[in-house]
Amino acid sequence: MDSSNTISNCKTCIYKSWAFKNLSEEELKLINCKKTEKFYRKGDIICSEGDEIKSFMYLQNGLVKLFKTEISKREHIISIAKPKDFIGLLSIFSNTNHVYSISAIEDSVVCFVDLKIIKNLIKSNGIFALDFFERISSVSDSVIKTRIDINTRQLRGRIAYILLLFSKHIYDSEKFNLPISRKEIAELIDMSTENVIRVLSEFRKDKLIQIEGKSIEIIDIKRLEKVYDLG
Amino acid sequence: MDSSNTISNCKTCIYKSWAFKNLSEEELKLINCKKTEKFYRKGDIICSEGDEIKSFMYLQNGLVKLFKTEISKREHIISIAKPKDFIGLLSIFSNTNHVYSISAIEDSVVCFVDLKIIKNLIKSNGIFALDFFERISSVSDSVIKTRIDINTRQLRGRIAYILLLFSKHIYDSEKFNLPISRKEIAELIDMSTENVIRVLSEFRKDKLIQIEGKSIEIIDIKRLEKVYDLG
DNA sequence: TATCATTTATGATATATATCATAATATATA
DNA sequence: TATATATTATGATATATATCATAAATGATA
Repeated sequence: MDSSNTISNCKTCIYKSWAFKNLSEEELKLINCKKTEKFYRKGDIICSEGDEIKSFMYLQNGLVKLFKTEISKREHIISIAKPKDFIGLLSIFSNTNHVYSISAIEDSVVCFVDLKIIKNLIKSNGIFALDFFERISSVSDSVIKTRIDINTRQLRGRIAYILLLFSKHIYDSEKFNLPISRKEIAELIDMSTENVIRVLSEFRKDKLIQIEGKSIEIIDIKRLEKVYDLG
Repeated sequence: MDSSNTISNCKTCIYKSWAFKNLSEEELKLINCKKTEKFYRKGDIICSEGDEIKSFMYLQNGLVKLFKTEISKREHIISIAKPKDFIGLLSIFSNTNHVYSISAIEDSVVCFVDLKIIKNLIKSNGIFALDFFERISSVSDSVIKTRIDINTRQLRGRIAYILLLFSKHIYDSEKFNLPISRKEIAELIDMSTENVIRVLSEFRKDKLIQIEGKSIEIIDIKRLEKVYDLG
């Protein structure tokens, strides 16, 4: 946790979610006054299981993971949030404390808006309420969909899934640097670290991808998609 | 799909969710005019994947399952909804069509409220918007929590989980009739039907439960909870 | 730079789980 | 009621996956 200063203006913020599109200038000003932007270095903890929920958190830049620490000390990653995603699921409406922890997997900027203000806006601006829930619902639904996609597949299908996720939904490129370790991939898709490494090697030998450390290039996306489809 | 008639009044409805507590008499009347109650027999389909989303669905009575049919024709159960639950996840705010199918696993009464009315109420009544999202968020969060609970456990832990779920959260009794077949349990907790049967037999031999067809009695809940905890 | 810890890598083995086979019940249907 | 069909049940076997062992490569730290 490094700096902590208000650098941008909500009204003109280029990272602004379309969920805020129907807010008036005054309403945006209200958010702007009470928001905090924080920069986190890769690895920094943003919030921990059990912490009181005070803010609505919005990822401006970077990449963060939502995770839970099991009794066995093993971590389990629930989801990865990308820029413009709300982070922390819907718990903010049904819980007083965080159920999961959040940390940065890349240098990130998180925007914290006092939860009371968001709740007041929901009360006073019905159009915003709908826009906001449309957006937050789709994030939550996609977490559920992802969990099912992963559980109903076996190892090769899961690795294909995660590679396609990074390529299509996060980096929008067939060449990218894996932001997480093989161990974290394992924690995200419920398999052992060794098998993550093994399957990645298989994909390399099968000429589906090229690997060099964290650098991945998908060289046969059609076949990789087939691996994903077949499970 | 059998009868379809308006039998109760929202204002006095004993099945009313507390999410509706802050609605005025007029608002409840509005819902009452536009709602439909439908009775479904065990096994009946309530809605199918791909159907247009027109209503907000609320389970008055009975038990329903939310499921997806895989390409392999195998079904995968996402969640089971109990009375007073909203059914259909949050998709209603972020999708135009149902992503999953819903069917009755016990004789059920579902209350359909025109989605436009709910959306209008969210726009016009901020207190309702918050109550409503608080409730719907907790349903959605618990689906995510359940999926994680299941995936991070192995077979015995999963069966323990499902038995405790029925006992504690659905029937509130240590003796109950399983509303679903062993095959459906398998589809709910991602394991093979044979192994569901096998583990249930093991639990019987280990004197954790008594089984007679669909009738289950938990006779050593402490040890069953331990099996769940150990995964 | 040297030392230590972590990550990546691969093979061998153990374990968990699915699949196949078969049979007894139970349930639905003509 | 008789017949077909689905469900429950168990054992044997195959398969997927985790675990263990070891080593090289990489990164962190004193």
